[in-house]
Amino acid sequence: MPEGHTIHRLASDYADRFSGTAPRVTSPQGKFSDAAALLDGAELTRTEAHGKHLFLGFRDTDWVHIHLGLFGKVAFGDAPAPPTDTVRLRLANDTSYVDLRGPTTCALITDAEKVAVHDRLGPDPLRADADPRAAYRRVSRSRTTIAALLMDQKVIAGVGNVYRAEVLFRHGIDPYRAGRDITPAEWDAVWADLVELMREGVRNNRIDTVRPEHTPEAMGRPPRVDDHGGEVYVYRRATLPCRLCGGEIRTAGLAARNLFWCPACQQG
DNA sequence: TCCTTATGTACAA
DNA sequence: TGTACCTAAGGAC
Repeated sequence: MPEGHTIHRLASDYADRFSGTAPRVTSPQGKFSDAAALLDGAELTRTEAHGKHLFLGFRDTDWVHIHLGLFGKVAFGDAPAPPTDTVRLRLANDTSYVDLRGPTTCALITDAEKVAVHDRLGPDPLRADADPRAAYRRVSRSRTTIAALLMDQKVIAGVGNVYRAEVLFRHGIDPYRAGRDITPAEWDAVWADLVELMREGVRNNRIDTVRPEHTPEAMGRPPRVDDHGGEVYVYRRATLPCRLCGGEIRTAGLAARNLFWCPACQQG
């Protein structure tokens, strides 16, 4: 679930249900109890996302900083909220509740601490203030592989293992190429594609990367909806035939994550 | 019922 | 590079 598009969607979903209300704030699981007590009954004034980081703004001064990590999940529902014991943070008003489970980070922070988080993140394709040239400056000076650079949140914020694999496939880029060998034109195309793919990801709340002419329907095959909810070219499709060339999709470990790619289609 | 795995990150060595 | 951390689902028994 949690790549950048998920977090931006959450920012808007939290706002839709709670903005302008003063929800009851609790931490049934306990780890956020002290902060929850301080926020209980305060107005949720704004929400924001940068990369995979979510910020909930209360009474214009306090922020809850949330990072889902690998396991974190958020579930919205209509009131009344059911009993629970694994929820780190629950907001509940007269109409809705929202439960946060298993996050890497859930902390009450100040405005200055929030600024520090922004400062250590690269540009986010989903944010209006993003400058793709800032990301390219780092990419173009690095001997690290483009596959690793796309996952480095200091370089570009919000891309995770699915978008990384998919955008490299869509541009025929060998994941093991060094960042310094990526041309400005290639970077511009990758960035523009990420903006488009991730915006659609926010809209649909899932990752779809397969072009209309390559969908199973267009190719006369049964659809395969993957675990992340959408249709993709290579992510978690190891040993399956490539949708374009029919060759076998490969997988390998890279920086402690699973990389997926089609060696035939991605030689550039 | 146990084991593996997961769209993430931080820290130690 | 390895390991620790948080949770839940799916598959092997």
